[in-house]
Amino acid sequence: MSKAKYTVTAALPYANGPLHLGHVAGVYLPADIFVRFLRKNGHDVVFICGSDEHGAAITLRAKKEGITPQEIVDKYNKIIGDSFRQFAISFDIFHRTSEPLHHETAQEFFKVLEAKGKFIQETTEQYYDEDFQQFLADRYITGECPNCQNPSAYGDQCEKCGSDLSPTDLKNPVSTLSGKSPVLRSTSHWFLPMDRHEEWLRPWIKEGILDGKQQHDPKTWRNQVIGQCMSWIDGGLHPRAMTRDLDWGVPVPLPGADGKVLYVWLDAPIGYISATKQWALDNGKDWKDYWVTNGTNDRKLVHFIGKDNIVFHAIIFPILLKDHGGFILPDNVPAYEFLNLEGDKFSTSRNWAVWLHEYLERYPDKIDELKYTLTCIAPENKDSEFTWKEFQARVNNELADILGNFVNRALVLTQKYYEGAVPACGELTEADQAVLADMKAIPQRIADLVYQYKLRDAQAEAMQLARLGNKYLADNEPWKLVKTDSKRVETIMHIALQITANLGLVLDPFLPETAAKLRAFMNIEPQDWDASGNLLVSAGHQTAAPTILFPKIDDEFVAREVEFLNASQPVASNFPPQKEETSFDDFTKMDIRLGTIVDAIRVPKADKLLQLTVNTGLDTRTIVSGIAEHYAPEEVVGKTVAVLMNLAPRKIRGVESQGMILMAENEEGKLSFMIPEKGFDAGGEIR
RNA sequence: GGCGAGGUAGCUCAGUUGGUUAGAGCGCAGGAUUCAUAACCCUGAGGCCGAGAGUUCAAAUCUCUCUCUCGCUACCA
Repeated sequence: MSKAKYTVTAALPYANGPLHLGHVAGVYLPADIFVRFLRKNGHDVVFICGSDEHGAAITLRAKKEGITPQEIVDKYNKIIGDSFRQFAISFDIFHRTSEPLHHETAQEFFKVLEAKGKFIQETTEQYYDEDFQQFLADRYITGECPNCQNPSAYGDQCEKCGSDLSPTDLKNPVSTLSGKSPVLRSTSHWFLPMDRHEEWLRPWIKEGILDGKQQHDPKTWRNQVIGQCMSWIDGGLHPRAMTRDLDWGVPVPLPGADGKVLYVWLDAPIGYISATKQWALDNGKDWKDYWVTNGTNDRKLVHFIGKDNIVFHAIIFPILLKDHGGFILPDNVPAYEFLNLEGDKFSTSRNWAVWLHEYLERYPDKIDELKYTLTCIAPENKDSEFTWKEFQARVNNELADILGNFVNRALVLTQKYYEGAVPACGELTEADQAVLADMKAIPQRIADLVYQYKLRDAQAEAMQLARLGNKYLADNEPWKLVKTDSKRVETIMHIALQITANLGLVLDPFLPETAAKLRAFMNIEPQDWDASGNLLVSAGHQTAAPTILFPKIDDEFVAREVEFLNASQPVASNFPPQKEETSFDDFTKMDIRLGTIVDAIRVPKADKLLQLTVNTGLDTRTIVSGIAEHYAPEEVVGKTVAVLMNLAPRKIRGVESQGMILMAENEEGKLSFMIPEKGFDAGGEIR
């Protein structure tokens, strides 16, 4: 019976920044361990990844830095790809969504769905800004309200009379981008009616049943995944736009769809397919063998992702695959929680991160140490935390003391007693047989755990073999017996060496570099998983003198890394670029004054909003402000702050806000009032 | 605010369908040992299982309320 074919994907990293340890621990490393195991265990596997290189964030960043989007994605594709290679994440291909093959694949996919009537197409007349060459979202258009003649009504709503509007209702519409009148152009968008799919999604996610057949075992799916999906489905799915008006991405492959690209949902996940195609082309394979259903369950698709990506991979992509037809659906979507760092969240803007490429640069010889630690603390079921102190403890107490030490003592004794040759095995005691039985059982236990995606436990089980070895030596004390019973010592050392050799196989998925070193010491070849647990070397086989596998990590190392982390300044400036020049006249239209907050309450059912009563010197008015996460109601009362007085009133969460509190924002997104230095009173004009 | 997932020994985490003294690794204490990277091995101490209420002969496990953390989502002119 041939084993199942696996298509394993790891979430596509977004090509606008490097990878940090959180990404590694929560997606790439577990995926790699899983794949390395599957390969050893005789599965046909293709391991897919690539960089996601489209989307508005990249174009915005390019604009800010004054370079092209292509330059950005080229830069980060290289940094990320190089890190993966050096860290020995064994992708079969690391592709990119800007490749022509991907564009073709995504377009083809779109066309099939379109032809099958799987989309709802909505064509509307929308305003278009000719200077900025883009369609305008409703709120980027202002004009005169047809009902109350308010000259500054928004495209979606007139704040003055409260009537709901559409942009075409406005008289004399103006684009807030260019300040000029926009023109009407017809535009179409394609929506995926997800609501049509609730019926089959429910049993598929909850029970693993697809088209009346058992497709996967929902018990192996994580709670979080099933919980979040069911919550979405039970809450009712809604049609979602699958296209966007943007000039950076995969163009919508239909006539009259200029300036439109496929939305990320129809772009990034299809990157898994296009990457497989490229790999197949490069290696003389057929990509369809890994994606197309053959009516059985022996082709499995597995998506390793972070928890922020669950709905995307467990609902939307499956809908797309099913709508297209002919594809297999995910067998599992192992979603990882998040990793924290030294008591705080990873944060790119604060540069609170251990960047993978920097780690590799500093410690190119400590790759397996990092892998081991990250697997130990992998956030499989809840958020977890990386600290350098824990890294030190894991390396010193476990890798060095238990694993490294066992290997070293077994091989050093062999050198001493037998000049490196494996001694013969004599008669086995009951204890010997028990140890060999344990050794035999471990690979099976590891395999069971891996198939359940419990990789942390699986690695611990592999370490169990080293513990077994240490205990065996301690129990049998060959260094004592050697003086009285050298025959018995031969058997003991024979068994110790079998354990050592087995470590060289069993550790392979987790610590590939270490396993290779171990096999070099033992002078054996890599073998399939089936071989592990058995006797791997015979009497007379020559072993080598060992070197230290894991040097200890001293306290200075930890202190240095913690200091480095604390000293790192925010990377590039995250402040937005300067806005376009404006006229003095326009500036003087703004009426900004000091106002004193006399009362503050939380707006019900809103996390971020405070309803403030403000004495402006002219009057006392109500202003709703999105500062609740930065100021408690009681601490703002009495403060005199900057207020934009003549902003058109607007209803927010049912409360009319008459003006706006001006806030300063720092790089972390924290907000601060603007308070007069000399303690001026309410009413003071700000110019 | 709505929804989802978590809150279990100092730390990192397991606890299957409710059932005897709640587990593992590390750390800590004591012991034993010296082949080995002052390593290994043995023993032990440590938990009101986030808080409160309920269902039950029996609750870490089921129900409700509250609270803290993370994610998705809404609100942020």
